Amino acid sequence: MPNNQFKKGELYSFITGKASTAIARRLQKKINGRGINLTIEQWSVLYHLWKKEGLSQQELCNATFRDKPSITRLVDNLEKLNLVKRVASDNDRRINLIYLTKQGQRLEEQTMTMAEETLNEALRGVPTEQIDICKQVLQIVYDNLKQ
Amino acid sequence: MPNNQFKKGELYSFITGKASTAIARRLQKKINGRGINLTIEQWSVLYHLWKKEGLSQQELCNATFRDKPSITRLVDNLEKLNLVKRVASDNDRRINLIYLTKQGQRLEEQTMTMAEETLNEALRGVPTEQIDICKQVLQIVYDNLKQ
DNA sequence: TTTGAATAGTTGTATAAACAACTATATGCC
DNA sequence: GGCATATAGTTGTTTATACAACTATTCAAA
Repeated sequence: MPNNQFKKGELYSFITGKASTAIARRLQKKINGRGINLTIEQWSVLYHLWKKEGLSQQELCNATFRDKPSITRLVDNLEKLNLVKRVASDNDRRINLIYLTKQGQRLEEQTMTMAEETLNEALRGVPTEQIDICKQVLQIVYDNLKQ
Repeated sequence: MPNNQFKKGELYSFITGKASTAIARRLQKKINGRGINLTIEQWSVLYHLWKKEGLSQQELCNATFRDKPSITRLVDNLEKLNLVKRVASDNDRRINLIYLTKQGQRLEEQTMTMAEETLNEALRGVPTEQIDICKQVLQIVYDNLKQ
């Protein structure tokens, strides 16, 4: 049992994340289709800011599972698009707190609807209890490997 | 039931594929740790060639769920590393068939072991029947969205 | 047989990720 | 206070992805 949980033929999809790639592409197409100029990666940063504004870049790194240079550049591009702005922290001048602009706030409703739509399309025909198990497994995988 | 299968708080991970990102990073670190100069993306192309050599670039696109420019450049880089070579098809001169070099063949055993190791680490503590359900769900998601 | 459409692959450009090396600020210990 | 160390963020470089536009070859229908 120990190390043949995976038959080789099934190994590829798990490692390369074909399912999540397909989900991300579908959402990206919906976003583009509405004429919104935003990448999925930028969306994933906004997603956390919609939940809680004023996160530091380091907090965005943790939330989005990216390294610091990636967040620096995503915030750069979000600033160019006028969707967020960096505000230097009063307490600690090393820290940038990231706030949404009006325009950034406005994207929430529209794109969250598209995201939910996308997931419903993705999970068409999958019983709820299997979705729950799948989510649990993916969470364990993440917890087993993150750090 | 229709469109509240997902609570918003759980939506993010599914779309961004944090689990598969974590798996890919872990495998990449194993590969680097052995001093092998190979990206996961390059590995994912070799993976299909190990199963069946002489695939065309288009077949590699379908197998790896990438577009043609991506495969062109991955094959470029694999050729630079002397792991594969393009061979023009006799039947159809538009087609490049991709063959492994000796060096490319040699990577199979080493890296497939690392890939299986990685998945076993990822799935530590997950019962086999839940893994099966998870794989099924991800396959359905892919089938629902691919094309 | 020619010509228009389809297919295979390449190139240009923008965005993103990973890693290393860097600057600036804060913290803690002497 | 002063200096070593840690933390927050930036910059440079390489590789990869997506999309559009392109070339070359094949196929099919007039």
